[in-house]
Amino acid sequence: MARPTLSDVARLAGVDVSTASRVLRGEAAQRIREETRERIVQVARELDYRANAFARGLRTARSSTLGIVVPQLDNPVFAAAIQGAEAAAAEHGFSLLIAHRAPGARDAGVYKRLSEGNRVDGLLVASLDDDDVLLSELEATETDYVLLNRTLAGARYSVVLDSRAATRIALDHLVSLGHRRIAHLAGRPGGFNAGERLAGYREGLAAHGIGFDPDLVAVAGYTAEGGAAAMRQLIDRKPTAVLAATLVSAAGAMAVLHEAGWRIPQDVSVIGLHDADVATMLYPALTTVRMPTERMGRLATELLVRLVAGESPEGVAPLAPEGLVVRASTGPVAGLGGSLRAPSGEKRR
Amino acid sequence: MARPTLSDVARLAGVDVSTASRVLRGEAAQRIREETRERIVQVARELDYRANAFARGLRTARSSTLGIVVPQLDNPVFAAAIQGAEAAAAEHGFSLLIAHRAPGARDAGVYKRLSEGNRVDGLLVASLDDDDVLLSELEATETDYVLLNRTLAGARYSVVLDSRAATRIALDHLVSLGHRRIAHLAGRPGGFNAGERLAGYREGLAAHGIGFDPDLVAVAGYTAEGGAAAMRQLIDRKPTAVLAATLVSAAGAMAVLHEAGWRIPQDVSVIGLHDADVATMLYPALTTVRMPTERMGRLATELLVRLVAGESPEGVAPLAPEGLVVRASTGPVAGLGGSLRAPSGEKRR
DNA sequence: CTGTTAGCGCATTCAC
DNA sequence: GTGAATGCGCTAACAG
Repeated sequence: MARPTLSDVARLAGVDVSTASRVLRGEAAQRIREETRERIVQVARELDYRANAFARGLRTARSSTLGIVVPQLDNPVFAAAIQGAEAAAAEHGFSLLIAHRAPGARDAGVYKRLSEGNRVDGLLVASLDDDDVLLSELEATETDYVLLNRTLAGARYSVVLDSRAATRIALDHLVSLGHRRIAHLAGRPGGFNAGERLAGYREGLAAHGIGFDPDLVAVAGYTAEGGAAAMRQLIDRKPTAVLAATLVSAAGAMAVLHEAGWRIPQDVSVIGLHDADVATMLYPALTTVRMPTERMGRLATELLVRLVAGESPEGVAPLAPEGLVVRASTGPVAGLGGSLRAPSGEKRR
Repeated sequence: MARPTLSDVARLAGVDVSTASRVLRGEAAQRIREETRERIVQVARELDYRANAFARGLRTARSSTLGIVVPQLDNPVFAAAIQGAEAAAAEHGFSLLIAHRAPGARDAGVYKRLSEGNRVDGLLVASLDDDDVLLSELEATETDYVLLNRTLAGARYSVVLDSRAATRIALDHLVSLGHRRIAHLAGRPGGFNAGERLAGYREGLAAHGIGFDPDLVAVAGYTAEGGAAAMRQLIDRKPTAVLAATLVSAAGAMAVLHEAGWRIPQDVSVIGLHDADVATMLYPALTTVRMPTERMGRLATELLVRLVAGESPEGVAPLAPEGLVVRASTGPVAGLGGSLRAPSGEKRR
């Protein structure tokens, strides 16, 4: 049998479609006799009735669907964010339409295409594109949106991780182990997170009375090759510790250090920002600062849900790091002997 | 101004909506005067008109949307498949609705929820669930679907990788390096891919005249911890090489080998199935067999697109591996000296 | 070649 | 408390 419609339900329950609609939608002002309501609900259940999404959407101009567009699917940070977004969306009765948008793609319009024809009520957007092009594309959609993992001048809502605080935590850990020559493998120059991390690095240095040495900083971006290249550039400066912006760049750096015959953590400590399974797959297992990436996706989604409901929610502050995960890649600075206790095992997860 | 509708276009072009509809839809039999057509197209462009997806869906009972449901988002294999699916979907004018379904979740109905109310025209399903529960849920949707990365008795269409061939390639590589005591870190027992891989392992062994030793096989599943546990179990059997079902299990195994003081590849070679960035992040960089995971997503999507178009396409054969990627984790068996050439560097990518 | 007509299934006034 | 009527925007016969 074909999918039952509202009028099927109404007919079998002996009521008008409008009554059935009211009941099934759980309308606030329920001026419906209890007996009638029960009959309708009962019939609907028997028929396994579900409202036709198109008809409802056509009528209400709302889709109960959110769009999420990401620059890469294979990035663990975005993967986690998507996972959180999907879960939150489902909890609020929304579906998630996913789209991919290559960084720098001049295809003028994933955002628009998604928002056209009321396909989505709102957009979750992660992007590595420049502020101006992103903003103009977004504004052209005339749709509510929330930025994921970045800020954007001119955009009201974005949910980000507190990269600066995370960097501070990493740096404090290294300093507590006696390190003072700490190299920084930075992210994409000009990028929001990269800037925050560099700021955290400098702040932390200053707080510990360590001078900032620009020769200990190199741009690694977000690839293993980038991390390796940056490390090659810095290795002659003889750092005793390396603070990498991401797991991937940390991995690239570690490969270079291995090749150069440096032992980790005996000769050099390495710490990465963000935590993921790969941290345990590296050798030695990487000490990291865990970040609430999945929660970022959840919060952004919840914000967006309220936004499309017509509310004007408060923005959310940068999400605090969840803490340090000490593994095997960090240890006391060489030459300090037993004066500082070496970390042992994984402290938290 | 509110979003323009078809009748706006028609009015401004001085034609009837039905004519505008025909033109804008690019109807096959275009019995429209060229001049009229141009006028309509022109007006539509000026207004930046887009058909309302709901109205169209309500009328045609088709959504131009596909659903994809995966058991995990953070698995690189699924991430790549999703990426391929999204690209193929976009090329064919479809959108992708993504949903997550925890393995073993008894929530009776992601599939159904997606297919209800014509939200999706078809489903791409990746699942680790048992055949019977999966099949019954899928059949209940009365929607076309294509399985991703697994087979299912009773299901007509599925797109899978040729795990058996991949395992053969890996095994052949190890044997060519002189290895004969080759351990196998297997996947989820009973799983389709795990079975294929084990079969490939046994076939390969037989082909090379090597006896099958059950004590050289352990279940590692798909986690680093699983790989480590399996490796601990096998290390006493003194294998000269380890063939891991996935990158993650390979990583877990490598950690155990490192801890035990085994050098890779001097004392033991390690090879993993599937290829991804993490392979280069491991130490030493992992030799792998590259698989067309993204293409799997593409092909599944293309199959589904044809299916929902009412065609009865041929099924697609298991996707052949893309080849061996020799990195640093495999080398000649110990004791053979220079009699076998060690692989150097990365051979292909 | 183009216009007229008739819904698709639902939510929502407005009556009663 | 419930029913009747209307239209969201579009496509698809059917006329002409």
